[in-house]
Amino acid sequence: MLDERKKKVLAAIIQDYIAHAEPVGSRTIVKRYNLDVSPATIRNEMADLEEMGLIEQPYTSAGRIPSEQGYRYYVDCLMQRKNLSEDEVKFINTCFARKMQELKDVIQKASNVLSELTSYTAVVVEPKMEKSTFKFLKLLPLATNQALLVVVTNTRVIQHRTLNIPEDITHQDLEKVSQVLNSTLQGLTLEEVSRMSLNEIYDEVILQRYMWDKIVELVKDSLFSEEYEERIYIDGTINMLDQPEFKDIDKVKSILKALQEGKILKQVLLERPRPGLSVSIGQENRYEGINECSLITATYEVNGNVVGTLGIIGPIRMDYSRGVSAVDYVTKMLSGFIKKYIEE
Amino acid sequence: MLDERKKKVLAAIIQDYIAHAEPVGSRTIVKRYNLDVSPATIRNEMADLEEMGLIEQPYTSAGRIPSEQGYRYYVDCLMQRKNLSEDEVKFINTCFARKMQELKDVIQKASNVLSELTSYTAVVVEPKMEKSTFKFLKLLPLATNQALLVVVTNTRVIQHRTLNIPEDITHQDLEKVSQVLNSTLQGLTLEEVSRMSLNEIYDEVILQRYMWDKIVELVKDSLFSEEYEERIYIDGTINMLDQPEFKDIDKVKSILKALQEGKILKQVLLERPRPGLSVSIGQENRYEGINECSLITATYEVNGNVVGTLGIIGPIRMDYSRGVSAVDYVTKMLSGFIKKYIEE
DNA sequence: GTTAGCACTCAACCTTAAAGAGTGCTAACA
DNA sequence: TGTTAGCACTCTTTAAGGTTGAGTGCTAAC
Repeated sequence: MLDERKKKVLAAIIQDYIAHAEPVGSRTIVKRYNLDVSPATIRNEMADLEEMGLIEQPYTSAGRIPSEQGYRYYVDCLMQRKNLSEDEVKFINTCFARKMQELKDVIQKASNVLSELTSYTAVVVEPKMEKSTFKFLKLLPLATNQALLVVVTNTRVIQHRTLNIPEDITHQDLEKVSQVLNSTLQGLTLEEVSRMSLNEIYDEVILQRYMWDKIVELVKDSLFSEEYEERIYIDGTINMLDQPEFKDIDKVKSILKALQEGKILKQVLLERPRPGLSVSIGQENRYEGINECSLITATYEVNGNVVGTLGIIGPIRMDYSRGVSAVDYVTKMLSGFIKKYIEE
Repeated sequence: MLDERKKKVLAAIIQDYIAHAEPVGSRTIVKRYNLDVSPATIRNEMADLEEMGLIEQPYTSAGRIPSEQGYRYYVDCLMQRKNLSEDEVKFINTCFARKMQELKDVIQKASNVLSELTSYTAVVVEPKMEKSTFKFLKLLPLATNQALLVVVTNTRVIQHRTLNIPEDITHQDLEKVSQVLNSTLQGLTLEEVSRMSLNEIYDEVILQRYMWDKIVELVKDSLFSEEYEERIYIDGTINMLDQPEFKDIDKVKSILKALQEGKILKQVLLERPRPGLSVSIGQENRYEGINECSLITATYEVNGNVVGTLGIIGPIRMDYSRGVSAVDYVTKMLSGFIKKYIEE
């Protein structure tokens, strides 16, 4: 629907604005992007693009800046991925080369790498817990009426201190409960565990009914409490302050607030439906604070199942091309790496 | 060394500047702090105070602002504590009234309350680990060559995944090692444990020598790795952005950077020697970023032993009087509360 | 369809002027 | 000797006016 030259002009405006954060004039386009026409011609094209809503003028006689629609068109139709440079690839590889003990270290590293690489803010949501499979749990006695519940899934260790255990439960009782639960739950996903009525696997040999119910309830509560929720890792928050569009302290504040509020951010990331890479621009993000930003996110997978989301947050004028490449690469890296840390 | 009136004038200047963040003139002082002399007299006093280095003029014909020395004098000699209002006390109490499972929840709450109350940034360093006493550990088999080490001290749970366990160690072996270590280390402080040579408690009945050495080494490494370090809790970081002196994005950036860098902050807090409450002003803090701020910190105690530090960070023009009261109150609150969570 | 030319617009920048806050100093006063 | 009124002076802040320059839109010619 746009002819070749209009596309070229639009791409030039967007690229230039991304690079310099200043309105782009007709002369600049001709010079910098060597189109073989005069500025006047470009001006005509720009008038058309503006009518279509793809670019806009901050004031009557300034150059043009891309509108959110313009960015959208650019991302969908014009942009070509910029491959990562050799150095960048090398950088990523060395970062991941260090030996990491646990899944969470890998995830943390991913967000770290992503923010370093792009100079934007990086976010990684850890793998969905409900898809995790139960490996085992252990109830360790702490005091007469306290026990420490340790749960190990294939993705991570959840640990929770439980109070109010009836005083007359012995160490042996706890041990037995652990054993029964382990043999029953072994290999189930947490989703399945949550749907299960643990009370039913009561075995009168072990304990009195009321004790069993009590403990099982506590275990279940702990399993699906906050500790159970997917954690979110954020890196490079202060990179936001480098963006000229956020030199205004009030804007920065509302953004930082949104970033700090892990819950909102998590919701934003988890709401995105499509598997694979996705870009959302400005107002497309409905939450306060984040609607002045753009997000590039991708889902990472294990064995074909989407398990988590990661991405970068930057100004609407962000370098989508580079960003997409970076997110894409790190996602693949993470997907590949993560297998080692998730035992079946 | 300062006569009464000079003290009054200095106090007036500081209080007014704290409240309004603008240079204070002689007329303002007379009017707002009803001294029964004329502005001219005040001007003479101010000239003296300036000569002494307690106040300064941003430019020739502006009012005066306190110098860092001035604040110091104020904090040491002039300031009187402003008692917390009933509402504030009630607020703190309700915050702490909620049932909290673990020590770390109490600590987190303390930093939360402190930042809410003062509108500054709050920091709490968790109790010193080396003073913690060892309760028990458990080695749980994860895979043929992996075990999960869970350590419980009187202050918290440390959990660490250990790799590279020799493959020929059985579950029973792990259980036995746990038992031996538990009975040996029971009740020792971590400091004592760290000085101890665990290899010596080798018991040939249990395991082959090389296996024992290997495991014991891993346990010790885990015990004194990063997981072992005192964690630091920060709250209200973005409150910094509300301060007019930090409306400049570059200043904010260096401060946020310092705050983000937990290690630096921890060092700053742990360096403060004196037990009890202490205030450090501007340049007295040597670290980049923090030297444009003031700190009010206090140590909290358990049974007369200093175990941790907490405090608030704000602009040099911070409300020391209110801040000191708030820190003091919350410290006492925390000291009192914490006993419940530290079992002997 | 393209381009040169030109009048026009508007932010950005500088200069200048006026206003206002506050000082330091002097001389008078108690 | 300490206090005060008065006044000239300084320096920021704010507003107003003028200039510059980038960039546009339109028209007419190619």
